[in-house]
Amino acid sequence: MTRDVEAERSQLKETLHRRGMRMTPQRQLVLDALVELEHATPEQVHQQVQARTPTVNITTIYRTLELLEGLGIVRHTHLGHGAPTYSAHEHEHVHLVCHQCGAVMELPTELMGSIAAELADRHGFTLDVSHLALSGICANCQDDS
Amino acid sequence: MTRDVEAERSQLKETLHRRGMRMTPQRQLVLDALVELEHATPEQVHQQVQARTPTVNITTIYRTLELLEGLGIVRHTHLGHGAPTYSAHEHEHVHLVCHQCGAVMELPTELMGSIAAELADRHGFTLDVSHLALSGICANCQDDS
DNA sequence: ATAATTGCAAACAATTTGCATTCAG
DNA sequence: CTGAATGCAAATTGTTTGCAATTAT
Repeated sequence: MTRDVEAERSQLKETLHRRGMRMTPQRQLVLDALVELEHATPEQVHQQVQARTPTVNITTIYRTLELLEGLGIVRHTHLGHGAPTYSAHEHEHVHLVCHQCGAVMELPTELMGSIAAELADRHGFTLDVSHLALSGICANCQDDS
Repeated sequence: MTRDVEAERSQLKETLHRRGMRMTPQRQLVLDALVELEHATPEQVHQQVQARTPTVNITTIYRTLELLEGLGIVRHTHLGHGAPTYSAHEHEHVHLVCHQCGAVMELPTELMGSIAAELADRHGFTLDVSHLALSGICANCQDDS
């Protein structure tokens, strides 16, 4: 996994360089935080980053996430309520959120394959399976009621 | 459709009464606004309501929407960005949002039938098809690129 | 130098809360 | 009169912006 981080980092550095941008400690910290946390809101990324370098401002987190997203290195998903969660681009999945308990589940994107195809065929709509979650009631909460 | 409004209104009045709550002008206005607008953010409901009665405060809109939702009369959907949209409970549909242009499309809920079944079978998860939208790129924006 | 990046404070938007006032049963 | 409902102002949360100070090339 240290390998992944390295790879991400050098890829990012090159991409930035090509655009006359710089690879800064803050950007590395944000990227590292995302890889470690897998998913996180900007707030959570901020905390994780601050654990290492307490001076980093949350504004920088927002700006960096936006930048990384523009470069296609991270993506964000709206889980329904509150803040969106960011994650490193590679593990794309469908999110299920329980609106009772708030649990978030991840499923392979193939789940949506047939629907994606149908939407493309019939409506010319290209589905982005990971940008918005599906919601409902999870197995646990089902029992409780 | 005037009939619908009447029906909604008296059903609501009774439901409220059963719980020791009152049917107020503000609640009627919010409900009417929702029926007229079909979907609307709290802000939009507020404007619609204020067109008739300018004194109604947006706090009341929020409280009323929450109340009506608790009573199962309205529901809200997260379209991804910004504010959720509320709608009268009856017309349930799947929403598709284009993240390029922001267009919102509605499709019948049957679209998700097979997935809902699969999630229920395999994961015990009861999908609420209308609470979160699907997102992607619409046919129009496809061409533009 | 000079252009990119950051931090900080302030602005903003959406929503919630506390509380005093109003209103219907 | 008593509890429910509203309005208003202030607090919260999530996010963005302007600008001056900092830093890498």
